[in-house]
Amino acid sequence: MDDTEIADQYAPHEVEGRVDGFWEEVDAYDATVAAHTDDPSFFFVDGPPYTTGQMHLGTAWNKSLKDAVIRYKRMTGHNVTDRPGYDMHGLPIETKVEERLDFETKRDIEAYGMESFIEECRRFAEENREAMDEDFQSLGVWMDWDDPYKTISPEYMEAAWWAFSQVHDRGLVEQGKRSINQCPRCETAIANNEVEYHQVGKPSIYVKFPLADEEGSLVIWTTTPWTVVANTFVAADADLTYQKVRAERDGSSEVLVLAADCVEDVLSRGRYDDYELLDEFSGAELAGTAYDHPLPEEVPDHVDEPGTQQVYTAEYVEADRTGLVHSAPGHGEEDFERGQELDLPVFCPVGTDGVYGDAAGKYAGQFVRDANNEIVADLDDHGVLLASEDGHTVDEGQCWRCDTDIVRIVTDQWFITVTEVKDELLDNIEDSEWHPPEARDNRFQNFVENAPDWNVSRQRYWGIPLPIWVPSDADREGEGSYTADEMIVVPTREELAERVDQEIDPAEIDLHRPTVDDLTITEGGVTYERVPDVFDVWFDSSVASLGTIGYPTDEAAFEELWPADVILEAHDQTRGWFWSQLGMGTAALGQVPYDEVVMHGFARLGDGTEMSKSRGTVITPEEAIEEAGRDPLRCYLLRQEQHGDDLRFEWDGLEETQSTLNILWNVFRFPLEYMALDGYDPATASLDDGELTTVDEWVLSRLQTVEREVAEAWADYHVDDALNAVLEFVTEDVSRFYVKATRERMWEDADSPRKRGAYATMATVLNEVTRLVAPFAPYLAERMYQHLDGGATTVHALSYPEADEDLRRPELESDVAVLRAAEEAAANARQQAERKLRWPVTEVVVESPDPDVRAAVERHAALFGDRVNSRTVSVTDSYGELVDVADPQMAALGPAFGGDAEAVMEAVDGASRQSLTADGDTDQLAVEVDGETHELTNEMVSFRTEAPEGLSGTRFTVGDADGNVYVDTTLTEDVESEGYARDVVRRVQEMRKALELDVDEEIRLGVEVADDRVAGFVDDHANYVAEETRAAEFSLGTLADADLTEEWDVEGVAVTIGVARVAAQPADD
RNA sequence: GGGCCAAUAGCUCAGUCAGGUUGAGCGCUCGGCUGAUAACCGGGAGGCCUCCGGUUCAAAUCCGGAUUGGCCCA
Repeated sequence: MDDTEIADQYAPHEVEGRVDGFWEEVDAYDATVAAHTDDPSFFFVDGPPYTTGQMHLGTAWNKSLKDAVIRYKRMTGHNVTDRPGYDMHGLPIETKVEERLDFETKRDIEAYGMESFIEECRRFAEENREAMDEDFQSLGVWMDWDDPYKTISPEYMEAAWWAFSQVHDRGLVEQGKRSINQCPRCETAIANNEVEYHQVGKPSIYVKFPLADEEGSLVIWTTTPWTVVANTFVAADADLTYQKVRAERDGSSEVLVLAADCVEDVLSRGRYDDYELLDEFSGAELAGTAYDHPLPEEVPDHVDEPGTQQVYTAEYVEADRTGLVHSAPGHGEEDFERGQELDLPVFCPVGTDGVYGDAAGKYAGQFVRDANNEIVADLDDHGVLLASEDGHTVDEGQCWRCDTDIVRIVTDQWFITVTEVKDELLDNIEDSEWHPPEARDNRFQNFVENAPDWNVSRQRYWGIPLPIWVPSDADREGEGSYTADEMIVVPTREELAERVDQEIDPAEIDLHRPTVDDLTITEGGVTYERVPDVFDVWFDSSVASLGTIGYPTDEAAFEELWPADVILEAHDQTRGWFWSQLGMGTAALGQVPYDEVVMHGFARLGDGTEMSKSRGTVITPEEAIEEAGRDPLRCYLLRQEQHGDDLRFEWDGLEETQSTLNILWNVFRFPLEYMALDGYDPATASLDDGELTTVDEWVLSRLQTVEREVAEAWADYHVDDALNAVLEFVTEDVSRFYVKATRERMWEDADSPRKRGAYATMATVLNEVTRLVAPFAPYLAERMYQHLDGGATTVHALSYPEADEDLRRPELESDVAVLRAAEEAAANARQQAERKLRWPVTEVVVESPDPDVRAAVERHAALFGDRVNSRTVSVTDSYGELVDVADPQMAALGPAFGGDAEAVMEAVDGASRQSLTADGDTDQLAVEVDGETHELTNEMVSFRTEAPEGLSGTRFTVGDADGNVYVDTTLTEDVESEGYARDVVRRVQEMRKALELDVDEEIRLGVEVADDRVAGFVDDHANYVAEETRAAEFSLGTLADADLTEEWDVEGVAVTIGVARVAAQPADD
């Protein structure tokens, strides 16, 4: 036990600073890990945060939750894998470094030198990681900070290579064209979830595509004129009705084809005067109609193969705008997919930088969006522009890092064809348990069902290079995309060293670009070169369960641990890491790599909106820690729902949690002074030493019940329920009931079995609460433990408390629940009678029809009498002339009376039995509503007993039972006398406190009372007053040499009290 | 534009699955307690249960639609 002073108030910063130093001094983390090395393993995998360099409130929540789970698993006997991870590759870091170096395009990187650029990226990522290491540790997160897994380490990158080669072995790696989001600045494909949307104004044009074989035009609408260059077909909805109309304008006319529902709108936009219906047909009938490209001269190389430039049906068409959709498989995703189904050519005249190539004819060399105006003008010149409007805004995608608007183009990419194993993916979903389960069955399932093939390639630098080698151009015989047979996919560094033409050391090689770029493989007379792409950063983290345990290097760990027991992340990871791991696990190993998923929410502002850097509304964990402390922040975050719901951050809520912990602190320090005075060591407390009273047994029983609840909550990862159960026990049961009931015993002068029983109980409760709360508030728990006990190096190496069934007294718990309800009612009744608790009352009567309630009060009448400060307690099933009061039963009334049920209910509610049996027929109940009499059955009304008017009682309920409490506040001399005496004692105590006297320090006391009758009362209780106030001398009258004299008003009587210290005796020894 | 989630007291949330007179904590206010004391306990005020429809004798609850906020996806 340390003998440091326990502050009057819980001061988180003081506690946390001290404990931090202590942990370092004794190597508490290592000791905790060491204590569990022989336990069964528990494989936790940390979802690696991206190394942005900053922890935000959401990450703080996430890591607090993980830390609590890890600590709990250790305390319940597990050897926990606790390697933290960091996601350190990717475009975000590249663009940050580009900004630092003031780069504009990829060419700047090439000029600077890829190797130097990658070195810069590495340095930047490491700096950020170190900053985040510190942030997480500042929350008290105990993970293996000396050995985090990093996605940029050779071992980790090798895990990615190995997994990818497994995927290839299963035939799920494919090169192919896909419509992708291209950032024209970064010159790479970016993932869908990396696209951010913002509102932009776009052109809105209606274009007439001239029919090839007859008079007239198809009318299409688009917001991307630049894609018209690559137009290949027009899509119609098979079931939609289309019309051919002759439209009149300024005396001339023309024939237009479009959806029937759109005719009026489009013609008014084109300022036509009138029109005539020529024909009507379905989209299916329209299919096959041929038309001419609207810009034949400008784009001489436009698509013109057989089968193109005609109408096809497609799912993506809506009866909106014109009902006909201009489709370019070289750009849009849906267009591309439909084009593939129809076996149409893919024409994309746009380069990776968003600039038209030669195939775009007249527009070659222009950035696509810059060409919009010219294209619109050219369409107008050809007379095919029906309307062009401004002010149309849409959500346009932009690159998440550099904010450049994306373009949709079709390029060669590398894919994992997860669509081929979709059934397996859906099967594997079933093998994991989610908290909450709905997230898996709705959102996740839904996403997986619709997931497209996974594009894993990026045309960038800072990433894991694709381990794919393909025949060099000179050696290649086929054309088009590479087939699986042509690819060599290298799984490990060892195999790389064996197969490449160059000499490399597998132990030394860094797998990053450009090192691997120059390596070639020559086999069977064919030279293979590496595909220059790197993996999408989402691919990196998909192998985290392998990277965490160093697979494939460490096979033993894999055999023992894999798959992960649990992962815990926010709901955005449903389509992120939860998915990528499922996809990778399934494609590479045929299995989902995690058993359980805890999906928590996002941290938001109090109004539920996002914290926004640009609006300056971000609340940082640092601020919160500064304001309230680490443990309070952790507990605040962990007290909220942990399964899916978002958290609304409120400063008041954080403060509230701090004051809840302050109650724990007060409970903790309450017995310390008394124990110290008596030389009682809580570390060696035993419940067998001393006498346990009812409240001791009760609080010990409650403790066991709470431990059961806590264990159940943890079993389902209801971490919030576990924490709240502990804190509620501390505030409700220990602080509000037990301490209040035990105070007098602690204050007793002499040692006694009863006092030792209280000490032992309190020490037991504190010891176990300390361990119960340790996973949540690790600092506070350590501070308490080291002060109370300190036998072990750290509280975190101890076992989590388990319920001891021998100490459970369910009957006692329900008895006390009754007492507390009755006590509350008594307090209420006193208040109504304006009689404060300090003054005794002559009698308290508890009346209840429920025998269990009466028995409970009878069993504990003395305790109850103490708490309500009553001379006597009596229990009865009927007090005075009780009346039966009706309680309407809607379940019976509703069906019987239908629309009148509400009115009947109101008439019945609170009515006496007598008034419901007006006819004098005691069996037949009836009630009158609006002059109409309704007969009632016994099922429709239940009766409870209440005091008749005039007799004041207060009703209480406990569970299904109820009762009334009556307080007799008749004043007797005896009552008054004790009341005044207690009032005096109370004042003296306050003065002792003001004089800062030690608890056991004696005083001399003089009390002068202005009223003779009251003076007599005080004198009658002279012994009581002297004993309670530790007065060695007590006299009625003034004390001339008092250290403190004060005049008080006690119930309207002036009382002057003088308190003098008793001079310190010279020490005997 | 689509899928999913949320909306109940000034604030944070239960209650919604299994329809039957809306609850807790905090805050406010009035009172009580008092050697845990910047702690603790009790009473009270405070609700068109987001809105509009539907089902039903009866809807915070079930169904449909809308609004607002959020996540994910286009």
